[in-house]
Amino acid sequence: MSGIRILVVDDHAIVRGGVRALLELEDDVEVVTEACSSKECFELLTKGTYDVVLMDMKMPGIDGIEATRLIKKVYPQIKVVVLTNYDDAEYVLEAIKAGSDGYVLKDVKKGDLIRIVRTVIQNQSFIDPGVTEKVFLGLKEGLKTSSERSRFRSILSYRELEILSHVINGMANKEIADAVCLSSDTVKTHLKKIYKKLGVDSRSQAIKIALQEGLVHFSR
Amino acid sequence: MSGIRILVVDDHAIVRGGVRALLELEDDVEVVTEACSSKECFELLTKGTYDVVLMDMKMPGIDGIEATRLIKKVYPQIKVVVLTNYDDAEYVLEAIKAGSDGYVLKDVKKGDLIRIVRTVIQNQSFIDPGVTEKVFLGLKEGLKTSSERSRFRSILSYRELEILSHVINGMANKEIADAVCLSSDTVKTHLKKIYKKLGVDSRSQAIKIALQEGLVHFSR
DNA sequence: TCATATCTACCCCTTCCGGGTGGTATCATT
DNA sequence: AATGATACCACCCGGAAGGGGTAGATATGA
Repeated sequence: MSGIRILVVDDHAIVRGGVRALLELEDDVEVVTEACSSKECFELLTKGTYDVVLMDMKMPGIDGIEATRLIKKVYPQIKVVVLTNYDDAEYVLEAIKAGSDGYVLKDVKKGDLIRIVRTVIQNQSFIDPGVTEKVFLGLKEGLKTSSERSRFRSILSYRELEILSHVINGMANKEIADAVCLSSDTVKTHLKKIYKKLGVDSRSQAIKIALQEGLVHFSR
Repeated sequence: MSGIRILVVDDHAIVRGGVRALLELEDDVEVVTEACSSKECFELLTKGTYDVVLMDMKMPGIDGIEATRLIKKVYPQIKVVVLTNYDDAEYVLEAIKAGSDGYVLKDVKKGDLIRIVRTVIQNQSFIDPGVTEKVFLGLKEGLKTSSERSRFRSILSYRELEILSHVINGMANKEIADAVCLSSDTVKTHLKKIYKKLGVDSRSQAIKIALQEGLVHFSR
């Protein structure tokens, strides 16, 4: 049987390098590939096959939650482990609802990460012990708020999120068209769909919703 | 000699009520007026005279920092005490740079608040002991970041900030015009000036800068 | 007093945006 | 075979947005 194929998605090269270093030494790991954005992550997923995706949560453009949801939708067999700095219960809940198979803090101890990877491959889910209690607290109190807040999660397609992320960064339709290699008419078509889904009728209103709901984030 | 005239600015009625309750009992306090926004604060300042403004920091629309700056510009004699939940050093520094005369946490003990008010009236500044050490830490490390971040603070006028705050909330020029009782031509004139000052050439880019720099905030 | 800043309002003109409609292609599911 | 979702492209049209300039009113400070 072949080894584990892992894709590491994080906008910080240092993190990617650290994860790679931790994992590549293991005998049962066949390959560790790096992606610096959700966009690159999807490009790589279409090209190769992977068993596990280690996904950063906070990223410019399309964040890890939305990316996780899209991965589990398109490739349900791929295990997604969310990797984050924040032990905030609300994010854990979001990650779980997005379909992630694991959730670990970035200060994970050397050696633990590969064990977690092996765990999720066995179709078991894993949540970092450091955050489990917060999860239960959150489940008790905050489920309402978190389901209200994520009103608009999971309804935009990848293309739509991609375009929306350019919109919030101040790009005009023509610029977006060039950036994603489309005609500006197509960008407009996508935007109309986005506005409908978000229940707005202007760019600035869409920006407000997108940022408030955390659908996309500023690139620096 | 007449008593101290105080204006409390906070978007939460509970906070305003609490502050009022703390202060109105004092013999040397003549009047405590409440404002629920920076806008209302300025309206009241043009109508009456006040000695001290207790200013919340985090408010929708124009926040306490920008409001403080404008108050000290227009009415330098008025003492401004920034009232906040956050003991974050960067905010303290921003508040000081904006010209505030005091900075206290909202969990201020009963009786301390009036003492602080009396202190700043004596032309002495006051920073909450609970945050002073963070201030010094911040002064050592973070001065660069805070001066970089506030690149755009202090260059927009009150009217411009007011219009910008409507823009980020998704309003069209005509809607803004109606909201602030101007012609939409005048709104456009202000917007041109805003774009120039922020170094952008579109609404969405202005929104990005405004939010990243914290010039204005979403109203819920 | 002169300069500066702000606020207001209008002009012209061009581009961009958003709504509507309609079309093709792919893919997975039914 | 058919349906629905997604992605893509193109056209029209009207209105919004943005750039340029001008200009009067006020207030403030050098």
